[in-house]
Amino acid sequence: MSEVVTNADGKPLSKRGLDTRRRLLDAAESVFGELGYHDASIVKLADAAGVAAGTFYLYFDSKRAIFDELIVDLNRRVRRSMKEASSTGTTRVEAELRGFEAYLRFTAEHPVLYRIIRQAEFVSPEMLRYHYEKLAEGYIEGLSAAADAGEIRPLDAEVAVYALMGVGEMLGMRWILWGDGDPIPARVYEELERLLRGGLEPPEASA
Amino acid sequence: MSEVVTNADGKPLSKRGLDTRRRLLDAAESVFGELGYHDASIVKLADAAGVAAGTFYLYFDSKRAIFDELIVDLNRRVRRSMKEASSTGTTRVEAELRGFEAYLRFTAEHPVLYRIIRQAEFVSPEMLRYHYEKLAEGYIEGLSAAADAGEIRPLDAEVAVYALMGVGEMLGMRWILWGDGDPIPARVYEELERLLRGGLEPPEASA
Amino acid sequence: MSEVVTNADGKPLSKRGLDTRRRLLDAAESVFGELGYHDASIVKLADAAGVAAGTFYLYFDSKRAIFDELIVDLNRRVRRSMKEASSTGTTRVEAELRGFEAYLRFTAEHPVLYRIIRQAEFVSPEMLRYHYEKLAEGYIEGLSAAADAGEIRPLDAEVAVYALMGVGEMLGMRWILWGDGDPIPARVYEELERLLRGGLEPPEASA
Amino acid sequence: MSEVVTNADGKPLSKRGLDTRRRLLDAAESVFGELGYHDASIVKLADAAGVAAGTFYLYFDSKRAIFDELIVDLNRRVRRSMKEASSTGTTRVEAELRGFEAYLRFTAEHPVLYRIIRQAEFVSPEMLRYHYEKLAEGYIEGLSAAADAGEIRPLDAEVAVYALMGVGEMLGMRWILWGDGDPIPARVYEELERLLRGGLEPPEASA
DNA sequence: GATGAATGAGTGTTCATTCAT
DNA sequence: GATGAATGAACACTCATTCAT
Repeated sequence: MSEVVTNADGKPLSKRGLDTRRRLLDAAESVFGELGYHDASIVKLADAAGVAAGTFYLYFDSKRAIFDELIVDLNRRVRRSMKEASSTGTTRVEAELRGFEAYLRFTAEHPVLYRIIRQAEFVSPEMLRYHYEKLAEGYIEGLSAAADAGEIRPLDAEVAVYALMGVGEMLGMRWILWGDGDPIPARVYEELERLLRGGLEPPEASA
Repeated sequence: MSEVVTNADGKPLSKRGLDTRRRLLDAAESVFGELGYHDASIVKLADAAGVAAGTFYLYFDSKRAIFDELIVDLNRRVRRSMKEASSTGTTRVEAELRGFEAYLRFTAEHPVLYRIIRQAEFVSPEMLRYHYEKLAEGYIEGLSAAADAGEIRPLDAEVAVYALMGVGEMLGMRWILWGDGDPIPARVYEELERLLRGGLEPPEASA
Repeated sequence: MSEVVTNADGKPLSKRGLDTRRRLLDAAESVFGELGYHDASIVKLADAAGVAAGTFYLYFDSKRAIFDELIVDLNRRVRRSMKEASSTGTTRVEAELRGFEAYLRFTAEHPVLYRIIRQAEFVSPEMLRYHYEKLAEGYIEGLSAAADAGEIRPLDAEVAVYALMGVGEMLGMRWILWGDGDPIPARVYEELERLLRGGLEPPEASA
Repeated sequence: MSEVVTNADGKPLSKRGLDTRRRLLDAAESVFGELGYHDASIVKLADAAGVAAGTFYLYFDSKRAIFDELIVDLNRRVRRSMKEASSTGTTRVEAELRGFEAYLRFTAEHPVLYRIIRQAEFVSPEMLRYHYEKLAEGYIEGLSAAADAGEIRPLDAEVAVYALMGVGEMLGMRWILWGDGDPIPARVYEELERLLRGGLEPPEASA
C-alpha cells in the first residue's frame, strides 16, 4: 500500500532525508502559495525549508518537479478530506453535499490549492488536468451511484461533476480568496444548497 | 462616447499609431495565449506584431500594462458578445441561457481568455477581480430581474451568478481547452440545461 | 569678428533657426545641469526646448556635440564675466581678485558649469582640457604681468594658475554646491584673501 | 578592530568569497578608471575579475553599490598613505607637506581616484561628499594643531583645507592626468611649496 | 548528505539616432 | 524646417542549475 519515497536519483530516502523532503514540500506549499510559481525561487524554497539551495536538488529534479509533486500531494489531501467528510453523510446526496463542503473548507485552509492550480495552466498542464480528473473521478462515481439509486435524477455525471467543481472553484475564489479571511457567509451555503438540490433532485421528489 | 486612445505618454495617437497599438494588442492575445505571461517576452510580442522591441514601449508602459489592457479588451468583447446574444432571448430565462452560450462560444474562439485570466492571479490580481466582477454585474442584474418577474425562483443573485460563472469556466476548460478543437458535445449542453432549469426554475413550475 | 552659426549640416541658420538653436543650448544647460549627461535624453532636451526629438538633429550632430558646444558656450560666458570684473580692479592684484570673485559668482549662478565639467572627463576629455586651458590662458597672462611689474612675487604662473583654479573649484563645490543656496559665508572670502595675499605677495612687500 | 566583510545578503564571506570580492573591487578600480562609470558594464567588470556576470551580484547589490564601495576603499587607502607619509615629518608643517605629497603620489598611482570621484557628482553624490569630507577631517585637525602651536598663522582651517584639496586636485589633473605618464616636473613642487609656505606661514616668520 | 559559490543564458526596459511624412 | 514613430543595440539584473569541497 505505502509508496516508497525516493530522492531525485530514485534511491529510497533515509528518515532524515524523508524529513527534509517533507519540509521542502511544506515550504513549497507556502512559498508557491504566497509568491506564485514564477516569483518563487529555489533559494526562497530552500531558505523556507531551512536547507541550502544545493540540497533542494538532492530531493527534486527541478523546480517543475516539486511543483508537480505539490499538486499530487495537495490533490491527495483534498480527496482524503472529501472522502472522510462524505462518509458522514447518511444518504448519498448528503454524502455529496458533505464532500462539497469539505472541498470548500479545504481550500479555505489551503488557499494555495486555488492559487497554485491556476498557474499549472502553463507551468505543468498535465498536472492541471491530473488534478481535476482525479477530483472528478470520485465525484462521478458518487453521483452515478446516487442516480442509479434514484436519490437524484438521472444525469450525465461527468458534465454535472465538472459543473459542480466549477461552482466550488468560483465560490471559493469569490468568498475565500477575496474574502479577507472572513468565513463564507451563510447565504452562500444556503443559495448553494438550493441550487444543488434543485439541479439534482429526482423528478418525482414531489410525488 | 468614444474614448481617446493614448500612447504610453498619455498623448493621443495618430492613425498609424492606433494601428500599431491594435496590432500589439492582437499580438498579445495570441502570444500570451500560447505561451503564457512569463514565457511571452517583449521581443516575441513585438515580433508577432511586426515591430521592433523598442516600439512596444511607445504604446505600453510595461509588459504588465499590456496584460492589463488585454484583459480589459477581452472583457469588453466578451460582454458585448453576451449582451448581443442575450437580446435575442424571448424570455428573461432564455436571454440568460443565450448569454451563457455566448460566453462559451466566445471562449471557444478566444481560449486566451481562459488561459490568460488564470495567470492574472499573480500577475495582476486587481485585473482578475475586475474581470469577474465586471462579468458578474450584468448577470446579476439579469437574474434579479428574472427573479422579480417570477420567471425564476427567488434567489441570492450574486451567489447564483458566481456559481454560474464557475460552471461556465469549468465546462469551458474541460470541453474546449481539453477538447482538441472538437465542438462541445450536445450532451454537455443538454445536461447543462437540465442543471440550470432545475436549479433556477420557479417553485410553482410544477403547478 | 562675429562667428557664423551653422546647423548640423554646416549651413548658416535663419533667424528662426538661430532661436531654436539657442533654446536647445539653454535647455541643455538646465537639463544637463540637473540630470547629468547620461540621464539627460535627447527627448528631454528637446522637450525642454519645446521642439520635437527629430528637430534636435537639425541643429546638432549628436548628444555629444551639444555637450561640447555647451562647454564652449559656458566657457565663453565665464571668461567674459571674469574679464569684465577684472577691468574694475585698480591694480593688477586687485584685478585678479575681482576676476576670481567673478568666477565664484558665475558658478554660483550657473552650477551647471561645475556639474557638467566634471562629467567631461569621460564624455569629452578634449573639452575638459579645452575649458581649463582656455580659462588658464587669461589668468596666466594676468599673473605674469603682475609678477613682471613686481606687484606680486616672481612665480611659475602656470602652476600658480592651476592651483588657483583648483581653489576656486573646490570652494565652489563646498560652499556653493553643498550650500543649499546660502551665499558663501564671509569667512570663506576672508580666509581666501589671506591665503592668496600670503601666497602671492612680493617678498619685500614689507620693505 | 577588523570589520567583517559580507556578501550582498549580509552574510560573512568565506576565504574564497573574500578573494572574489577583492578581485571584483580591483577590477572595478581599473575598469571604472578606464571607461568611467557609464561605459563600464557589469559584464566588463566581471570579465576583468575573471568571474561570470551573475557572480558579481553575489557580492554587490548593484553597480552603484560597487562604485560606492570602491570610493570607500580608495578613500581609506589614500588616507592611510597620507597618514604614513605625514608621520615622517619632523614639524607639523613638514607633516602636512609630506601628506600633501603623498596625496599627489597616490593619485599618480591610482588615477582612477580622480577620474572616478568626478563621476560621483551624478552617480552617487553622497559618496562624493563622503570622500572629500573624510579627507578634509584629518587635514583640518592637522592644520588646526599647527596653527595652535604657532607653526603656521591662525586660520580658518576648514576653508584652508578645502582650498588645499582643490590645489591638489587641479595640479593632479594638470600634471598627472594630462601628463602622459611623465613624473610631475620639479617646478610644480617648487612653486607649490612657495605658495603654501607663503599662504600659511606665521606672521612673525619675518621677525 | 549538505553546502553555497559560481555559472551564463535570458529578460524588461532605455535611448541615440533615422527618416517618411 | 519640423515632426514623432520606429528602430535595435545595449545593459542591469535574476535565477535554475551544477559541482567542488
